[in-house]
Amino acid sequence: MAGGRRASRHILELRHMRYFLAVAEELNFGQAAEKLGIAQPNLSQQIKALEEIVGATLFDRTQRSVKLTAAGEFFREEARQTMAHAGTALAKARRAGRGEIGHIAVGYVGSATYTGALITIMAAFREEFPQVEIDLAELEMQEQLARIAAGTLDIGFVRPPVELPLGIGTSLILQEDIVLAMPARHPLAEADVTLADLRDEPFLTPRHAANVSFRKYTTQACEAVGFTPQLGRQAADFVTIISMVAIGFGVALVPQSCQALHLPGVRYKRLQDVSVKADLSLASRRSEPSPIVRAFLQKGAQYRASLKRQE
Amino acid sequence: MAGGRRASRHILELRHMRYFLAVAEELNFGQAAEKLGIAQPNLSQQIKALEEIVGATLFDRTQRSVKLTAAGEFFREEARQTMAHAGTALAKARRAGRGEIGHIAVGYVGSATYTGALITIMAAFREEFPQVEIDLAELEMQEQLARIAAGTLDIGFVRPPVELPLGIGTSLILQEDIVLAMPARHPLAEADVTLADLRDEPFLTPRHAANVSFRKYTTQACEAVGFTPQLGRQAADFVTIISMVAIGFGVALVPQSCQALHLPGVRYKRLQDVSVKADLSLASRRSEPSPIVRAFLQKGAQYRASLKRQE
DNA sequence: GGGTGGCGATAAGCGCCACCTATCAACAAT
DNA sequence: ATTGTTGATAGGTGGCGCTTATCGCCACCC
Repeated sequence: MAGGRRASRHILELRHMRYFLAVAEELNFGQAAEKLGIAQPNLSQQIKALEEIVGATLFDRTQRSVKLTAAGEFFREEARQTMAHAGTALAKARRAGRGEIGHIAVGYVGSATYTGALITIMAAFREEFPQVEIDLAELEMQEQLARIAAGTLDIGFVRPPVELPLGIGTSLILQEDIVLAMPARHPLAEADVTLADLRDEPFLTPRHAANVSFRKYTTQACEAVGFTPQLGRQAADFVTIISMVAIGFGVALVPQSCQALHLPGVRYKRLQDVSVKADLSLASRRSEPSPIVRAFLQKGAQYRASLKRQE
Repeated sequence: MAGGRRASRHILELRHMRYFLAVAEELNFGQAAEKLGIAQPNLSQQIKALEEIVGATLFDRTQRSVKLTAAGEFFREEARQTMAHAGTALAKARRAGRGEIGHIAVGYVGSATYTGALITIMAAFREEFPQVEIDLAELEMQEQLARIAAGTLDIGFVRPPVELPLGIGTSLILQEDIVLAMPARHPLAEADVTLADLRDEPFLTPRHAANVSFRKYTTQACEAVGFTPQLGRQAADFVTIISMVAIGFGVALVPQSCQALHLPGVRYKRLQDVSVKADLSLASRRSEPSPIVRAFLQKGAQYRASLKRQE
């Protein structure tokens, strides 16, 4: 009954606010129109439409001067904030679209640390995209693959070969030589040894299925020189494996970067008759449209390219 | 050179955000379109236009499901806030337009307090418009009129008649009887007196020009019974005037509501031969489009109407 | 496998409204 | 009176936001 507000068929748009703010600033329709790049009559009409939408006059036009009403003052403040928000909406979405902000979860196998690849790639990524929040976690390879498939992880530093879940792919970033870790007090510790000399030693490997990563490398390398290795204990990571070597549980083929682990009682040896190389790769969802993940993968590719140039 | 963002000729509007939020909520173009009351193809086009404006895809349409991209997530949050702000912009301006929020500055002459009109009107206004901030100040009448003209005061409780500055008008809210204040130890203090009996007494009045307010009432009443009053001291307010009566400086014609001032040594008397009434009015700018001031004036009119009903 | 139903994208056309130019009306300044 | 500057009004046009009709794609289902 009492209400009866004229139901303007128009709907509030940002255009109205842009125009309103221009007039509120200039306090002059003509100049405001010029600043907006439109004709003055249109501006008059749009402001009128806005006033119908609001249901209150926003400007006092006293024929020689334009000034804000009380309602206009309130609207001005809110309109300003609205426009600001609209602007940041655009800016944030654009930056996110270019991968400059957002979030990425990265996992890595422990041995990735020693290669330098992890540190180098992460540093390069952080430098270009400082606004991107990075979740970093050391995880076993299978755990990484499961999480990538589940969507809780974006990137994994893994050591192929390994059977990949559907929709997940890898890209190589590093190949490194494989060296032998053997106990220092082993009879052959001071001699020139070949892999063939070690046919009776137990070989320690990561805890994996037969055809995966260093379990595969180990059998592959041994069979290449004519014997099937006797598998010893298995462990989750190379630190443990090399520790077990030091204790005397056997020998192990490890990535050469693991030589950075200077454990007492361990001797590393480059073997002439081992030509297998160890891979380090980035795993990620194949159907990954996120520009931020793409950017990370690109950093990995750049790292690989920089290595090739050095050769 | 490197930039090359496709300069979409479209401009961001609230419409895009409304549509986007609907799709982001439903995750289904068809249902979102229905909720918006538009056809689905248009929605597809508008979202596409929005994505061109933003310069990034906001939804992953995988043929069977729609979900937000990272950029979409960011945009969603900002768009929500933008819409919220736009809503409050409308709401605030509307309420201001109806006078429900804002600010009003009210002045009053001291004697307005005793009538009850000031308190009653202020209370009624506050109850209906609790959000309106009220500046209240006791001011002499001339000061009020000057400030109203200058725009620093919106409403004044004044006692006409008085010469009004250009563009300022008054509306009556109260008429009250005039009574005599005389010293208690005056020879006639205990007798039945008429105004005519007091022709030799000095009459104390407020400090005004000749034709203003109680200076006018006083001369008018006296001349009505056949003499020209001898004017005594003048003071700024009735408290002072009545105090001076108590001291014995003379007598005074005062509004009957001033009887609330029970000063020792003063006797109030209703005089049969005084028919002049004292006005109390609201002064305000005539060309006052502010709905909040109009609402206040209306409260004044209602108060006057309620008095008339009681008669 | 072909059918069916639900999805979003595309095609083509229509009508409104945001824009334009031209002009008016009101006031100030000279 | 004249002129300049202001915002409002009149009338016309083109773009775009809307529509309906249709397609292409996938999942599901006898």
